[in-house]
Amino acid sequence: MKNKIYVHVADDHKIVIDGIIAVLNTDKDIEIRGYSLTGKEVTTWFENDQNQADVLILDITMPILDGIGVLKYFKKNRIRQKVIILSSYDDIKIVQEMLSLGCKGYITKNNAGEHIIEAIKTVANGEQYFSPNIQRQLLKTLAGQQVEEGALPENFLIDTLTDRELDVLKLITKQFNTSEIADTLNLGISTVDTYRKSLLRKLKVKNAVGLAMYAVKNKIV
Amino acid sequence: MKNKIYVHVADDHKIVIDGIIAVLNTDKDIEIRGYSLTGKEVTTWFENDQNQADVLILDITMPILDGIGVLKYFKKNRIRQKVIILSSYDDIKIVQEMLSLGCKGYITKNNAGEHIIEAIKTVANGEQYFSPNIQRQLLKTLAGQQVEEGALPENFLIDTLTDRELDVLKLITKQFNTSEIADTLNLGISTVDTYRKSLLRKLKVKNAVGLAMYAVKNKIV
DNA sequence: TTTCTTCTCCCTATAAATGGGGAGTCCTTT
DNA sequence: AAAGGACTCCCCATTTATAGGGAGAAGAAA
Repeated sequence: MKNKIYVHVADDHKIVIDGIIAVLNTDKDIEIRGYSLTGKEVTTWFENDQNQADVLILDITMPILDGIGVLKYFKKNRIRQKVIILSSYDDIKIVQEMLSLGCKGYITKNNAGEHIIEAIKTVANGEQYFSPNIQRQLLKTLAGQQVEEGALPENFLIDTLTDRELDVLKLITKQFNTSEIADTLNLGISTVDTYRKSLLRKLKVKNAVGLAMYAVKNKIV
Repeated sequence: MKNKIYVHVADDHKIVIDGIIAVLNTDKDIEIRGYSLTGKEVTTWFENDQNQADVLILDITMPILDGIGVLKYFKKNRIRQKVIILSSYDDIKIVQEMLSLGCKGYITKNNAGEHIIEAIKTVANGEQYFSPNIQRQLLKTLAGQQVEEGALPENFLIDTLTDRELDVLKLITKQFNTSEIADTLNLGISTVDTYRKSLLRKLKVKNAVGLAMYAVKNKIV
């Protein structure tokens, strides 16, 4: 029999945390060591109380510092604790983004109740875990590559947006036009145009509306 | 001492329901009589088991039939049970839309834990209840009208979109351009242009991106 | 009946976005 | 040293969206 698994939960909705804690309390191998309502709280917690948690359950959408920011922080500071993303979104692009940032598991809120305990035990054991529906999508995306279920590679990055492209994308969602964006970012209009074009190409959308919808779906705004 | 308040909870995320139930179980005056994961389940439940619940806690975002659909169903079938919207969104337009559809309370998921019991008791008592942050926004919007806190009027509708405008808006979010929309709806290009213009005017946005963002925020798509 | 809204279409005109290229600098990685 | 990525800007041209106005037909509401 192994030791208890210590867990930290982060979600901006306290009610969700309450739910998760209620579920996790039903398992004697798991112990909740704290929770956070913002990404900033998470990083602070892990700075001050290192090694008090083995697994972090992390929501993507949080104020101040979001899940992506937390993952980046973990990666940068080489924090070894396992992270499981708990998300409302089952967009494959998000999942891949999170994977590339080093998360070890990804479960959707739809079926968190059923799978969260299994997910925690799996990643605590050094393996990766994904909700069945996520797994299905990942496998579909990877069709052609030889991978077995449950052991997905981390080394497939999505066509990541550069910093500048992200800057432009964010301003587009604010209804800025090209010249306003150029002014705001102190760039030439041609430059902003270039970024618009590369955004359209990378995200495979038709127009600015497509960019905005992508940004919303992927919680960039 | 009054009787127990019977409550039904609807949210597409089971984990949220678990959280709400956990919170509500701490109050002896409240009893949960069931829950639903889709809007369709809600209407079915209220068809088969009338009067088994006094208050319905309703999430806006649900598959099959969303919260708006449920409210419309309630209104149409003159179902008298009180509805409290539990939402992630604090957009004032959504709140007003919900109010016009007859909901009696509106709380955000951010502070549901603190206010949900108070909200249930308030609406069960025949009054309206809003999260403090929502109340603040409503009052700001109503600035100029004479209303006291906690007793807000139901009779202020937003500048409603017509059916055709909604048709066009939905297609815009799908990245259709004007001529594609015209083809799809069997309209002339000029006509679609007219709707685009009125959408921009009514929703007070600058461009198609603004329309798309509005549609997303207000769960039109 | 008159008024109002909605739906439909038109005109003119400008502003903005999209599509296809090229190209130089800087910096990091190989 | 070479290669690649990111950042910056430019040319060309076409398509699309936005802005302002007008107007008739049908139906509902006052």
